[in-house]
Amino acid sequence: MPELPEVETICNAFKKSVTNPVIKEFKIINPKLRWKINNKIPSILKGKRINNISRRAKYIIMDFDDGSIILHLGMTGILRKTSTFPEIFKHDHFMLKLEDDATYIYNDVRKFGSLHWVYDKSKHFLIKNLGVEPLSRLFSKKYLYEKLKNKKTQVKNLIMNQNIVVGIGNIYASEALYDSKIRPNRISSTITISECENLVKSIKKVLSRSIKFGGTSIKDYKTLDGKSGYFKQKLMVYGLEKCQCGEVLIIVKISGRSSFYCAKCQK
DNA sequence: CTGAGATCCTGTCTGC
DNA sequence: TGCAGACAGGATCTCA
Repeated sequence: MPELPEVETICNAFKKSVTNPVIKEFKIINPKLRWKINNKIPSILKGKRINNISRRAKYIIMDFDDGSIILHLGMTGILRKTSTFPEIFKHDHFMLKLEDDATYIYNDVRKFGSLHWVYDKSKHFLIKNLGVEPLSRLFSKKYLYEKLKNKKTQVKNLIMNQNIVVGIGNIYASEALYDSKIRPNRISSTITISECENLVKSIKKVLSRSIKFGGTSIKDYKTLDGKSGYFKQKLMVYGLEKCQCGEVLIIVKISGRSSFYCAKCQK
């Protein structure tokens, strides 16, 4: 479900809403996720203080004195803030209650999300091989070109590869490629240095614009208070039938996932 | 090592 | 209505 802008939006809202960061109770409702939730987490977290909440790639990370919680929302993960005596719904997986009774519940229909407790997050298998943040200076034309130039995979696959650059999923891959006038099925090694420069610029532009509008809500995505994001209205190709130029958009499957492009605007 | 397809899971929509 | 099949914002695993 959520790509970088959605996770960023949720993470910021979560961080902002925490007033007393000490954990009163952590309760597992249904441990079955992408990986089973460790049943020691409730006792590990009880009484601990959250020092920081941040985003890395599509993960939300809570830091404590002696370790971290790593949360991934998968395709359908939703974090909701709720009342002191919350109603539990179908597909709820865990509840986090803070000292001031602020309560957060994680719901995930498809169970592709995950929750891990780690003592050293930098060494954790989910984190250690992640690529650069797309909105950082590390993500440059030079960096991407080095990654692209010898690869045979289609360029959309490459920019969605979290070991190269993080946070880009199926929507923003199509959007960024449209913005940079590159077809998603181009072989990576055929991308020129100037196209690469445009692609880097487009990725940064599309992601930061979406963050500004609170992310893209197509189906499941909601931020903490149940509200949708507004970037859907700004999409140029994903889920649409026609390009701005009037041409009918083409849908191709790339590694099994729908990819939208305009044959007239993208080369 | 690289790259592509299968896979985990549930809900929704389309076509017969 | 019923039912099969396709599809959904992710990413790991498996195999050629």
